[in-house]
Amino acid sequence: MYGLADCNNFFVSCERVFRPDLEGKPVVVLSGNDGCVISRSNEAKALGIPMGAPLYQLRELVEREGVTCFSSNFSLYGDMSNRVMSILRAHTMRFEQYSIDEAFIRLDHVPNAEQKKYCEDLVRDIRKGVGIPLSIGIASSKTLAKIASKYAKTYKGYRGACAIRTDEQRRRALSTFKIGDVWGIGRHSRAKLESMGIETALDFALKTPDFAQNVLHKPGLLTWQELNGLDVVDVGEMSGKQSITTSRTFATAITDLALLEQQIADFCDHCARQLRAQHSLCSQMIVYAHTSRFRQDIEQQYLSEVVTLPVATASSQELVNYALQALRRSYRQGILYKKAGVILLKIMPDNVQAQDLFDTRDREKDKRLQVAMDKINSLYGKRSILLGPQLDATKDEKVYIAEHKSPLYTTDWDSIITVKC
DNA sequence: TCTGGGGTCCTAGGACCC
DNA sequence: TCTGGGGTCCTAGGACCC
Repeated sequence: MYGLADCNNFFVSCERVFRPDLEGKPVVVLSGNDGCVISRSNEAKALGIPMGAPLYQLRELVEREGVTCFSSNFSLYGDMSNRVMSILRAHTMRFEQYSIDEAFIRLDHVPNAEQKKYCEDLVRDIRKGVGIPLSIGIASSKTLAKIASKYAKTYKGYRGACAIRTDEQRRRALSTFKIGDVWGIGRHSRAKLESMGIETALDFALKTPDFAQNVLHKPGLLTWQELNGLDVVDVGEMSGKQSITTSRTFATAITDLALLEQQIADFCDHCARQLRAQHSLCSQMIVYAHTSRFRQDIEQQYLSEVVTLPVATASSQELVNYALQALRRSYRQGILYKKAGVILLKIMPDNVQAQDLFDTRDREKDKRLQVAMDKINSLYGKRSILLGPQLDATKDEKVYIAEHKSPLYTTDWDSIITVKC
């Protein structure tokens, strides 16, 4: 049996741990530049605030109802996530983290009859110890466990844990569960299935496997099997990433090449740091920048350069060099670049690097420099030492907006002292 | 005027091979 | 006018997830 542990309204819950005065009140967390709503408290949901809604369309409602808004604070959420995950990990033989706020835990070491109680206790302990509310769904497949966790969230009587164990329970749970809310059924599949008269998860589960395969192909068949209790979906062991991205939308569009270069250099270095942290190298990179897709009144450009590296690397210096060359090839004056990013691809472990006969770079020297820079940054703070192109090109320009950011309560020493006081 | 960021997997179709 | 058949590999784009 699986348990799917899912934190409730995770980002909002993280903020509330340090603002208990906001318990029971409408709270939302916003995306970059305070653009969209990406997490809502139950009270905010009850006001009809939809997921992903742009803030400027909600101004009046936010004002009238006194909704508290937070800019996103991913250092805080990441740290809170680690605390929750380490407790979950300690309570299972097999642990698979699925996202920042979700993990599957195997419950085979707990007798069937005690699993629900075991999860209730886990929910209570995490709430007490870390401050984050969560729900656990228990079932024989991951998709059913997901559904059970939704019921655990909805009905207080479950005390945070809901189990789908018997066939009777399974049918009952599926019969009132909308097909579009099933894990793996997105917008397109939902429309397709609904047009065929399939409204609930049970409607779909009662079809033949051939039907599932023909209409929704391989992923659809897997979902069908999971709804019928078979354990077939693998979420992977989160070993190392196959791609690493850093991208940002700018508060105001950028036209200046020097400023765009500085941003791309920063994105590139950010990606490369993650690459080194997972002990990998990459041999391909994509650099892109484009205009706002919401504006029909200006000339659109979608700049995208694929760079294939002669020798796989994780050096910030080398990657930034290639990225800036690529950017300069496609950059056009007068274009309003609203978003840009860097993607690292073709990622491999750093212990299997192939030698290139014609490589002229002194890679030992590169590596010593990189190690020294990483050490300085880990000792004195993340941005203590940077590459030239990362330095502020135009100091006055405000590239990002975050008007409602909470302090780094758990990861910044000054904040930690303040909180303790 | 203002509209997020970071991932994975699958499939169709093109290039290339014999 | 008529123009094979069967593979593999790679890539772009779609769909989905949080």
